[in-house]
Amino acid sequence: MTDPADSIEIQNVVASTGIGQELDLEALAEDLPGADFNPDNFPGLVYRTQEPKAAALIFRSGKIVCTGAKSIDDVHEALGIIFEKLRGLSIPVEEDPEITVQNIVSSADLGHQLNLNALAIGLGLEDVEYEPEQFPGLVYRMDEPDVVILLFGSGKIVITGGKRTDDAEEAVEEIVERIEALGLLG
Amino acid sequence: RLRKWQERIRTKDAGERNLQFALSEIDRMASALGVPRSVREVASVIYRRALKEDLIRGRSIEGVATAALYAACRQEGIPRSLDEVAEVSRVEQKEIGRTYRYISQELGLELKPVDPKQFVPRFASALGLSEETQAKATEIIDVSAEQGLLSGKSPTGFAAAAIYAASLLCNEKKTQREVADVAQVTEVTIRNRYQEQIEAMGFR
DNA sequence: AGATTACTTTACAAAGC
DNA sequence: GCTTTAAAAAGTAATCT
Repeated sequence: MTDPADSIEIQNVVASTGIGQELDLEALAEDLPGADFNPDNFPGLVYRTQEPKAAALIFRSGKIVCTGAKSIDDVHEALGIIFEKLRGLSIPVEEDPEITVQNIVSSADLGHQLNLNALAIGLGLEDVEYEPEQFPGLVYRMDEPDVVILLFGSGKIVITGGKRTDDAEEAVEEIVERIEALGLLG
Repeated sequence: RLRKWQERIRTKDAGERNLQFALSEIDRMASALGVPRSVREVASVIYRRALKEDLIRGRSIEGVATAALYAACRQEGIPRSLDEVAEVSRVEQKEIGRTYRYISQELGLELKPVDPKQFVPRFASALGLSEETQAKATEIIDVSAEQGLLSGKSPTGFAAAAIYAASLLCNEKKTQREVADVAQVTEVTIRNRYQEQIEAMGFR
C-alpha cells in the first residue's frame, strides 16, 4: 500500500523578488559572465546558476524572477548567489529581499493506470479538459487547493499552480479520493 | 441625432457583414470537408451563440467560425480532425484547438472525447475497404479501448491502426502509408498503435 | 526501423510592445 | 495577446543514420 503522496517530487519552483535598486542591464551583461541579454527579444537579462541549478530573469527595475529550482531552499540559495554577485559588482542590494514563491510544479504517481475517458465524464466534463488529439493528458482544475492537475493514462500526474509545498500533497489526496469515489482507481 | 443614427447603422452593418462573412466561411469550409448541411446549421448556431456571449472579442472571426465547425462535426458524430479542419481554414491548427477549447468551455458544450470508431466509415471508404473490414476495425477499437489502450492516444491514430490491422485480417491489405495518408498520421504512429492492438486482440 | 530532437499542455512572475 | 525562463507528464512528428 504505497501512498501516492509519498511519490510527490517537486520539479520546479518559480519565485519573484527584487533588490530595490534600478539596474543598467547593458553594463550588467558585460560584468556578469554567462549572462544572456537580448533586449530586442525580451526585456530581462538571463543568468543561470550551476549549483543549485536555476535560471534568473533580471529586470531593469531590479525585480528578479527565479525558475528551475527543485525546492524552495534551492530558490533562496540561488537568489542568494545572485545577490552576492551583484554586491560584488558594487551594486547595492537590500539586506534581505523578500522572496515570494509564485508557483510550484510537482509530479506524482497514483500507482494505477487510468481510464481517462471514463475519468473525463466522471469528474464532470465542465471541470475537465481532455483532448487527446492535442495533448495526452487530462487537465483538471481543482478549487481546493487551487491547483491544476494533469492526469495521464499511466497514472502519473503533474500538479501545478500551487504556492505552498502542502498544496501538492492536499491535491493528491483529494484527486485520489475523487477517483476512488468513481471506482476508477485500481 | 443624425450622427448617432449613422453610427448605429454603421455598427449594425459591420456586425451584419461580419456575421455574413462568418457564415459564408463556415459554408465554404463545410463544403470543402464534405460535411452535410445539417452540420453547417449546427455550426451556425454555435457561432451565433458565441457571438451572443461575446466570445469573439480578442479572437478572429475566422478562428471562431472554424472552431464552431469543428465542434459541430463532433456534436453530430462525424468528427473531422483538427488537421483536416486546418487544411481548409486560414487559421492555424494550434489556434483552432485553443479557440475550440475556449468556446466549448464557455458555451458548456460538454462534448465527450472523440470516439475513434467515428472515423472508421470515412477512412475505410476512402481506402475502398468492405463493410466486413470496417466491422473488424470497429471490433478492434472496442476490444483494445476496453483494455485501457486508448487513454491519451490520438483518436485518428488509434482508428488508423485498427483499420490497418483489419485490412490485414480480412485479406484486403492496405499499406501503412496508404492508411497514414487518409488519416493524416505518420506510419510510426500506426505501427506503435497496431502492435498494442493486435496484442490486445490476442494475436501476435 | 531506431535514435534524437522538438513540439503539444498546465502554472507563474517579470517589462514592454 | 506575445515575447523568455524552468520542469514534469506521454504522444506525435520530423529528421538522420
